[in-house]
Amino acid sequence: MLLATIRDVAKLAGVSVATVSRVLNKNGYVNKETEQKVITAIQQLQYEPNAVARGLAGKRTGTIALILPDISNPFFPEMARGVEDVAHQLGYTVILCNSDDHGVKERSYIEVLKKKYIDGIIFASNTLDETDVEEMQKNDLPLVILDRAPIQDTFSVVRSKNYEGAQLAVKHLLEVGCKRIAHIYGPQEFLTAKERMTGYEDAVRHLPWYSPSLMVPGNFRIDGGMKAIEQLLSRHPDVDGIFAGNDLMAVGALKALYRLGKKVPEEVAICGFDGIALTEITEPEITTVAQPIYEMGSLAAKVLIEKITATVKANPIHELEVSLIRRGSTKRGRETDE
Amino acid sequence: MLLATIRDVAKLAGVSVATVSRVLNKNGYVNKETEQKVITAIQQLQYEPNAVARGLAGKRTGTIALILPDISNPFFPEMARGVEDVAHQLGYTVILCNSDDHGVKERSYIEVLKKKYIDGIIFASNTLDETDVEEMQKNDLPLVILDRAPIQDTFSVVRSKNYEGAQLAVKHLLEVGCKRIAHIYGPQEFLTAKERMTGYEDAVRHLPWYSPSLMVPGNFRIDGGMKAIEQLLSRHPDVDGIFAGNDLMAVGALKALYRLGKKVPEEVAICGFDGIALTEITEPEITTVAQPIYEMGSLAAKVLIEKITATVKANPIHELEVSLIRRGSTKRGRETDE
DNA sequence: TTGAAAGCGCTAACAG
DNA sequence: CTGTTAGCGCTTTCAA
Repeated sequence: MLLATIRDVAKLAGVSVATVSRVLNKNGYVNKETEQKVITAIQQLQYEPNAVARGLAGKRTGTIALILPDISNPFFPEMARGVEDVAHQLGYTVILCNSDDHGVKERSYIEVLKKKYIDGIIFASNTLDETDVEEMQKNDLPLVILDRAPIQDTFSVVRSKNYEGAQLAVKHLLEVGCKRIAHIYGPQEFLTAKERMTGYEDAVRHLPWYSPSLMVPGNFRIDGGMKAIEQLLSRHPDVDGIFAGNDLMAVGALKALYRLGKKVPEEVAICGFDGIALTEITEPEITTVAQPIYEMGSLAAKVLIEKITATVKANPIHELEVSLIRRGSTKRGRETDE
Repeated sequence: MLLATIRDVAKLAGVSVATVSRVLNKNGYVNKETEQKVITAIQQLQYEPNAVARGLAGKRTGTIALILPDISNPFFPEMARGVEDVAHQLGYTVILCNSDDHGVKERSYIEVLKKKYIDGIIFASNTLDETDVEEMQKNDLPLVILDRAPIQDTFSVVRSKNYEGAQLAVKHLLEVGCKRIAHIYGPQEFLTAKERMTGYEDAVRHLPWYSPSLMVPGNFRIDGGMKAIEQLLSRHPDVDGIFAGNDLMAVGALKALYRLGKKVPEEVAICGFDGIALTEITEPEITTVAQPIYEMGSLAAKVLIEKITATVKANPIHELEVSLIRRGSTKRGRETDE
């Protein structure tokens, strides 16, 4: 048996399809009694409107896309979950795209997505440039971008306070008694990496021990954190505090330090950034500046769907707070506040 | 400017829409020259076929769904990546659904997905029952299921060798000198948990030290592994080997053991199951029976898309090999093979 | 308040 | 080998 169509419902209810459509979409005037007849017919036939036909006719598919670098990077699953949760709650479905931060791949996704009449896109990817954004704008595809500077007011942005967070990290390391704090920074094409680095610099620049060579590059991954430690310790064997640009590198730092026989936190304290779950499984657990990752995702979805349904398009910037989570990797018994 | 339609192309090329459709879909006969004219017109107009219209007319949307319990469970991102990679490669788009292993939620997703004319579904969720499967079958929605017993030949299954893997784990623990091996088992409603437990039982049942009380329940999560260790050690303080039903519980076990001051691997060796990345970030790193998680995902996608495009529907069962990855958590210097 | 009818853009007989 | 045409199932004017 084929699925019932709007026409079947109309026939059974003795009305026109237009009327059925009206009760379905709750728009236009419908007599209460007529409405009731339609509703009854819908139930009898177990009618379910066909979303594809709706999409064709109405240009709305109830589908959004989430483009991120790589879902298997531990930072993104939680964010994706945030996106999907509110999307589902609001009746939307989400398409997942892994861009690998590769512009070409990203654009190929966008092509496909446009053809599918997707209602909007959330970008948690880094390769999107001005041209792409304009392209989207032209097709007036609602857009929410994560971790971007609000250069234009043509799209919405969700981000968190990287600069402030970095300062928080340094301040904490100083408080637990660190006398020489290094920073492992992430790839500078990422705004987040840059902001965290600036936060670090501004926090330590005036201190007597500061030297630019205390900043070593990392790649935002575990192996990058490990390599950075080797490099760093050969330059500055006396480093006693590490502020890693993200948690993955903090994990790598911890691993490398362990292998070099350096005690954490006694000899070297470590503080990461992001607040991913991984920081709780190491021993010691890693102190980190936590972003509200899930909220970033759920907020992005909320903002996007608002843009989709709203008549007037605003492009707000949402800057979320970060918070320091103190754990074993900086616990030196110097503080008593816990 | 509005996007070009197939009609625009037809007009410009001086042919009918049917012909354009034929070259677009590469089916039916088209004269080489005619084809060339059409292709030229397509390029001139930068024509892109509208996927939604195609879906409505042809019942094929080029979209599949992946229903899993929770993308933020570290087991699933890699699998999702596997699915998405081959889907994208084959021109499909994937919708992500988090079921939380909740039947109601799962079914509500399925409803929505059907309305969207999705081409097929991959289930990595545990709550799907017979009724649901039949329901799918009725709508002849292609289906691939992960980690299921092949009860019926009405759907394809991708799974891995849990029983054998468990035996591998026990054997390894024995080889490194364990004299009393316990098992933390997962929720018995999961086939994987059951199979691994049976594998353990069959491997140790005949050994002199064996007792059923060496099996303690866990929940497949970190905290479950921790609690299990407490329970276990109060019952059997002399346990010197742990086979955890999955890696997350192995991580929990490691953590609990550390807190209790038990040395891993010297006093207690640990072996997990799954092969997720987490096992490499702890110290010591955790020995585990690795499933080819990415391949499970990519294979599932491949199989699903074959079912979608194939005319004859086979329902193969794919059982993938597992492999032991030896790491620090079982390194007792008793073996020399590395 | 309601209905008729014209699409949305494409596919797939069917006829030639 | 190619064109005509009838849908796919719904939304949305425009009239009534």
